[in-house]
Amino acid sequence: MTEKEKALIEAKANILKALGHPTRLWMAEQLAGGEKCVCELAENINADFSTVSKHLTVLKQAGVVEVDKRGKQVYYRLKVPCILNFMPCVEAVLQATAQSHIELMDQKRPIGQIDAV
Amino acid sequence: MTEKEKALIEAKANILKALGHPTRLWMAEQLAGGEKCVCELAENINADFSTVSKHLTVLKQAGVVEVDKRGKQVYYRLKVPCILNFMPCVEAVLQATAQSHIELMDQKRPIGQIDAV
DNA sequence: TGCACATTTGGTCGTTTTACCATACGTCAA
DNA sequence: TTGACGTATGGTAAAACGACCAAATGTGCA
Repeated sequence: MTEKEKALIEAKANILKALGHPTRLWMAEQLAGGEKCVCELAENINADFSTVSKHLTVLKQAGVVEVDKRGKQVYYRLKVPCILNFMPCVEAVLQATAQSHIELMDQKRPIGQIDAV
Repeated sequence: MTEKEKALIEAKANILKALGHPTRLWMAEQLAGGEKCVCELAENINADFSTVSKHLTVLKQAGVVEVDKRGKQVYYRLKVPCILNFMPCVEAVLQATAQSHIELMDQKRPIGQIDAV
């Protein structure tokens, strides 16, 4: 792996990492409906303003959102909206995992007691 | 936000977080080419076997990969291959960020010294 | 049975992350 | 200009993460 490839992987991982926190993912999803000011985001989750601000900074540094200061308020919006197109597949992973769990449960189901499957 | 919605967000964030590490993202990309045993993954990166194993465990727990033990070896494969369809958009984020940087540089460019853009 | 190999697990330690508090900053209105 | 408001930043403590080492587990072969 070249240095360049390595840097690319790190950059991409960083974006995924930025979205890999419940609060930040929630924020990104909120922004899918259009830009929001910090206050709008903050009042919808149970967190300190400074915490919200820091999460938004993480998203901004990752390049996921961009900022627009207008008057006293700061508006954030998705920079590259396709970022949320990913969610259906993420949900598919959850489904698949749930499915595995179900299958696991099936194996344990006392009815039938089938050994060979 | 209901408890259920909260749990869903957390589950999704957990998947993104799992992919949000350079080594794990690299592994996922490797597995896009088909299943690989731990040894194959380990020999391609400069890391301890135990480190590789632990990263794979994280991916497995997130539901991103699944395991198949055959003989002495353990094979991992993507459970939901669409997980990597996301990458073009992630790269678009990088591009957009790079673009911003370029624009930023443009503003600083001494040639012309244009104030109003 | 016992060894060798492939992988996992447990432990430790330094680093990073995160939430909260207090405080600073910038903008608008009076 | 001053105060109030919206947001960002700095500091701190607790928790989570990540890398490495050592040791355990499981599997196939001699």
